[in-house]
Amino acid sequence: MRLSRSLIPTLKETPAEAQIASHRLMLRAGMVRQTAAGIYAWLPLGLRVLANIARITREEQDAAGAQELLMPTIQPAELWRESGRYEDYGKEMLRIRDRHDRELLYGPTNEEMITDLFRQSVKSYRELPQIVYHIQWKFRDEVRPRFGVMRGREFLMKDAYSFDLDHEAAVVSYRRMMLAYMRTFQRMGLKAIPMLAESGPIGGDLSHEFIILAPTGESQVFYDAAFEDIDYSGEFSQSSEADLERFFDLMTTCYGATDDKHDATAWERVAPDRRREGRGIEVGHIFHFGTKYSKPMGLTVAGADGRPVIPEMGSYGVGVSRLVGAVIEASHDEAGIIWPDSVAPFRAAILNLKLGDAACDHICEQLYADFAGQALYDDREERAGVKFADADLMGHPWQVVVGPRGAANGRVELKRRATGERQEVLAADVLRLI
RNA sequence: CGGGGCGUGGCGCAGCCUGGUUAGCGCGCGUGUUUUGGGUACACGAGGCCGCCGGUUCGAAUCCGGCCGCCCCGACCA
Repeated sequence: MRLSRSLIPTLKETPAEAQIASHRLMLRAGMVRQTAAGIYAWLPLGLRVLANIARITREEQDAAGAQELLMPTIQPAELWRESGRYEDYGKEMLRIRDRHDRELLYGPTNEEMITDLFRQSVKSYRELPQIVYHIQWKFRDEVRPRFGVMRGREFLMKDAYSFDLDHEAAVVSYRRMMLAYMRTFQRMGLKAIPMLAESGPIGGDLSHEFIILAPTGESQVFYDAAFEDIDYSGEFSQSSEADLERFFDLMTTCYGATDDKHDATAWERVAPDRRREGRGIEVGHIFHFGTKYSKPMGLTVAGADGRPVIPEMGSYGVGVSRLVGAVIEASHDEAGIIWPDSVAPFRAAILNLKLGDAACDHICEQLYADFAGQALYDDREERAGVKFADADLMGHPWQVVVGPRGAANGRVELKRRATGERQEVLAADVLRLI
């Protein structure tokens, strides 16, 4: 992408409404613009990050054996009357009427809809277990939206739903998702900790929320340092129930709690040198709720003996758009965002410090082509300082600085955003080095 | 939903209390010169229904009323 032709309106000053770091930086870096309270337009730079986060989430869902589908944002009120939640959900639910005066709603979640889909199509125990998910926009009419994209009314969420024949199988699905979640967050450069949670309006008897550590998080958290040493990547396999059980035990025996659920007695039992406190942001939540929806909505499948069985369900959410803010909260400095490589909108920014200089132009164009879409080329008629400042603000993992001094000898400067380290290298070596 | 605050060019703000020429400043934007590796300097210039509606007044950004929008604290939350 050429910056001179991009809708990436960076700001030198912070808009008055932005309080926390991620909101400020997302606005300043030109990632999003607010359209209404808690509703944002995602501009090109922000959208690329959102897409990366969705991609990683999707890859781990797929790896856990979940299947992707896509359900609508608008749902008929009728479905929610069946589960009893149309009345229960309250003012957070955005209710709409169409021209025929039929009652609709903008979905805050999809348990009813997926249960409806399953009862229409799944008839036999042989078809279970299944986990399906989608990544879709949701709307919850929060009383007080804030923190930019971290607490918007409209938000992008990955929600998965599991269907199992009995409780034991449902627990396996639950563990599967827990492993998928830990890997998902880890790949985004985040340290997440599963904490026992209330199940809230979704309902259920087993629930964990995933808290990532960030200095500006909303709640105080307490956890056992043992969490920091667990390796999620290779050691556990999604295809081994024994692995999943071992993983689950490991995750749930260590102490972890948010301040409102903090248990001082249990905390005392954690070895003093392993006690950790910090700030946290909730980025995911998983629930097992049995037959809370399948039963009232009449979802049954034929069991092996021909008799109907009511499947046990669970649901699993990841706040995709919230994660964009969360990653920034966890990774930024005075100058701007510091993207982890995995979610960065571009691998690198190419800074042409002297547009019109034959050597600079040539090297930049060559690099830009070689990066094949993975670089943002700052080809604006701007001073060097402006380009440096914007590159730092946007947080590209690498900056390739092309100035007339080095360019004459085919050399450029490579800067690593996270550490600030710079090295002078041959332009031809750049792609190999990063 | 309770409490507080704010709406003035794209952004940040002043002006309002004590109504009165063409509504200011910084940044940004355009043109030119200058500068040329960390938001350069100078000059000229473009850009504003002063959130909306109504009222008071000879006269309203300024006073009064209503409405709308946005932000902050709390309660709530992926």
